[in-house]
Amino acid sequence: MKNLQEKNSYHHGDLKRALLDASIKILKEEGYKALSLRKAATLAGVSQSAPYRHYPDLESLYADIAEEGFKILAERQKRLRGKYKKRPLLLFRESGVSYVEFALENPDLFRIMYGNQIESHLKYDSLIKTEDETFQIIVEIIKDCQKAGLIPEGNTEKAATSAWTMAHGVAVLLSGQQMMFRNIDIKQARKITKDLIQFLYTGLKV
Amino acid sequence: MKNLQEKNSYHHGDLKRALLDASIKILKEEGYKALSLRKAATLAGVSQSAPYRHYPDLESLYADIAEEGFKILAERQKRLRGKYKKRPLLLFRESGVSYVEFALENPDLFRIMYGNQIESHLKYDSLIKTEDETFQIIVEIIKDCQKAGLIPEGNTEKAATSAWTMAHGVAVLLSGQQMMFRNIDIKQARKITKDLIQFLYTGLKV
DNA sequence: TGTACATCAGTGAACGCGCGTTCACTGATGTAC
DNA sequence: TGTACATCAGTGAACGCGCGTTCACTGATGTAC
Repeated sequence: MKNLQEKNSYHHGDLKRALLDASIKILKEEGYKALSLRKAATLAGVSQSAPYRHYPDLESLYADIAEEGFKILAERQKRLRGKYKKRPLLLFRESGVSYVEFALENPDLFRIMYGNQIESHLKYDSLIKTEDETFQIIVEIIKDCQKAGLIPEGNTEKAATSAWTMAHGVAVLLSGQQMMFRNIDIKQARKITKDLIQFLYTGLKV
Repeated sequence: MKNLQEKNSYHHGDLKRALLDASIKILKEEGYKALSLRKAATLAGVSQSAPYRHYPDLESLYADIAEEGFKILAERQKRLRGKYKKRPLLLFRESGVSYVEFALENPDLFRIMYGNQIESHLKYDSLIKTEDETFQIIVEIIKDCQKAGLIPEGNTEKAATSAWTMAHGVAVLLSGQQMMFRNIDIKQARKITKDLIQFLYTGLKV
């Protein structure tokens, strides 16, 4: 195996990983509009055409970046589930808050994950698999709540879908600073998210 | 006043309107990636530089398109409120369904409205005003429900925000065919939306 | 009513830009004998 | 252990593309007298 850290020769060693890291850095620092194959290649220290050894086109790089995003998101949710194992209702709420925080901390990565830079996610098996695994964690959290008697048994997927959808709506509108959510800072964002998740839990009706 | 219909001379008459219509047509037929100032100008039958008499730059055209989108959306919601005046709960649900249908019927227009082609909506007073007026219709619908004793009095804006956010989450995920909503047709979409709005109304809890 | 002229709303050529992608190439690596 | 050679993973020049935007211009319109 090559030394991935200090490799400085003609062959890179792990260019795929380096391109992914470079892309995420560009998204963080310059935004999604600035991301291009050429820029990612340059930042990874290779020529503009090197990425074509690893990706057939730009879109497949996007798909890999999106997948990386879902992996990071899943990791967060898993950690949270470990932390609040004993308090399912808090877990339920904090998982929504964490979703929104992820979107606010990585708005451009979030955009690659959900924007339509990628024509159809279905073309990328590995991405689909990671997305499903990420969703499954929310399903598990709902199950935790059901076992604790907080949410009625049955309809687990539906409940998980409603939670995900609400959190996603908040995330999208907040990170775009749109409509009801103009000029909201991160602290207010937490509060708003908690409130909306609470609304979904208790319901709007009298 | 000039004849706007058959004007065929050097001066167009209402180029702003024509550019808007052309843009919306491009969005419908070729998608948001295909929209450009040049293309809109060509489709409106003028030279590529003519739009600059009406818009300082591309973004301000986007802002106008987004505003047009919100106007269409607001019109839909208003009509619906007239139609279901006497049945507030149905109105509440159908207004969510209508929001989602709008997004599914005009996915690329929806993207201009909510995507971040526009750096900050706050730069466009008229857009902000139209957005607020659109949101206000949902507030009125919640008030209708409150008057009918279906939703507790108070927190009207919060309740409207939660409804908008949920509908928006559904709209975004469905129109992008993402996560739980892959390969969903329009009929299923209606059903799913109804269910999720219902979830928000009754709540998840036992 | 007719004329001079300012203003308004177009034209079209030109600019530079960064991009995705291709291609013939070359240097480094791994393997068979 | 040494050598020949296939393969792998880079290079860098080049292509064409559509785009936003600018600029000097010109034709049409509206207005003052």
